[in-house]
Amino acid sequence: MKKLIDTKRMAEDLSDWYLASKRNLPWRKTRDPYQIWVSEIMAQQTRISALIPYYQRFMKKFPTVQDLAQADIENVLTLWAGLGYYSRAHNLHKAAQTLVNDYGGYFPRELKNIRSLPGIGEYTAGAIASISFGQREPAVDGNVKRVYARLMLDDSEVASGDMKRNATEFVARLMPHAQPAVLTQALMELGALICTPKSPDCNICPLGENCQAKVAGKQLELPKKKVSAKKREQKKTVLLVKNDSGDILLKKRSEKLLHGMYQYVLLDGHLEDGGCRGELVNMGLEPLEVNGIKGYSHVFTHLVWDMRGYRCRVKGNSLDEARMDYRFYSEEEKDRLAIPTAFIWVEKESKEHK
DNA sequence: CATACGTGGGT
DNA sequence: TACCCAAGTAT
Repeated sequence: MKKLIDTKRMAEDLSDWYLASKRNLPWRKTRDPYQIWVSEIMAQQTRISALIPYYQRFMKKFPTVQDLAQADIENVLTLWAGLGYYSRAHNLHKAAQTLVNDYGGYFPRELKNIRSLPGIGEYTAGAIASISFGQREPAVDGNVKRVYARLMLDDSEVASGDMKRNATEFVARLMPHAQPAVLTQALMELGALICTPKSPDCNICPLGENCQAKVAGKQLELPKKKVSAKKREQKKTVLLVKNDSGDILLKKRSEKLLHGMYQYVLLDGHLEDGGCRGELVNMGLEPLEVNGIKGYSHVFTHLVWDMRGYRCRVKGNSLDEARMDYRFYSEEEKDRLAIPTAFIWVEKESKEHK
């Protein structure tokens, strides 16, 4: 038997707290579904402080869904470079085209239709429906699960289906007693500002007296999480290759990882000078200089690239037919390309070693 | 249900 | 240093 809670009182306390304490974020001045949507996509697995400058640049460059739909994906990715999870940018762009082509440029209001757009899952669909359209649709993210798990002392594993179901049901019970737009954001704001993972400030929590974890002193034990798998490490060699004109050899990635982003010459394993020269010859180029530079380790969510670096000067511009995925770009062209953070060190270290 | 998918900041 | 974590989604 679950402990009875006063959901009406809880929803009201939460709303009052939110309206008095919410942060002044750029997307909180509007209910325009396009702006709410973009903010939600950017916020996925990303700290608010990191996304704000991206959001502002994005809105300036693509003020409407039509602007985004008509944009070249290259420009969207260039703007997104550094934010990570680049499938978000691909999906955002695709979905904008769907909105323009199939929905007359307007966001659909039906949850099912919102959910069907690429990049929009259950959470984001609920967030848009509630925040933008005022519908009573729960939006359950990591914050909401944490707040719920502590309030109700639910020790389900945070990634489990049980936790998602239970948290969703909990939010659904609060929904009738507050404005949906306020409630959705209030739950997340509470998780972000007070009911934080490592140091919850229970003394000033608006729901403190209703929190079973606080009563039991188990705030820091909830929600329960599985130990994460160890990242696998891959050895790589990166070549900053320039020709006589100072053009730089780059490739647009077709792999799923960093898809559509540009990279310098990237080789498997740790190569010595000779190995690098061999690779350049294989590509149809004539290596004139190959100098080692400081390497870098780049940590992704699930793997680590242990990268060694070289600065290379070559003769020739025509690549072997098998390596036409690489191409020389002028400095000005390169500056407009989407280069992910994993490779940002390369040019910097190259200059250090001159 | 587990895993792939980025990055930067906090401890 | 190493690990955790932050408004998830797709497969």
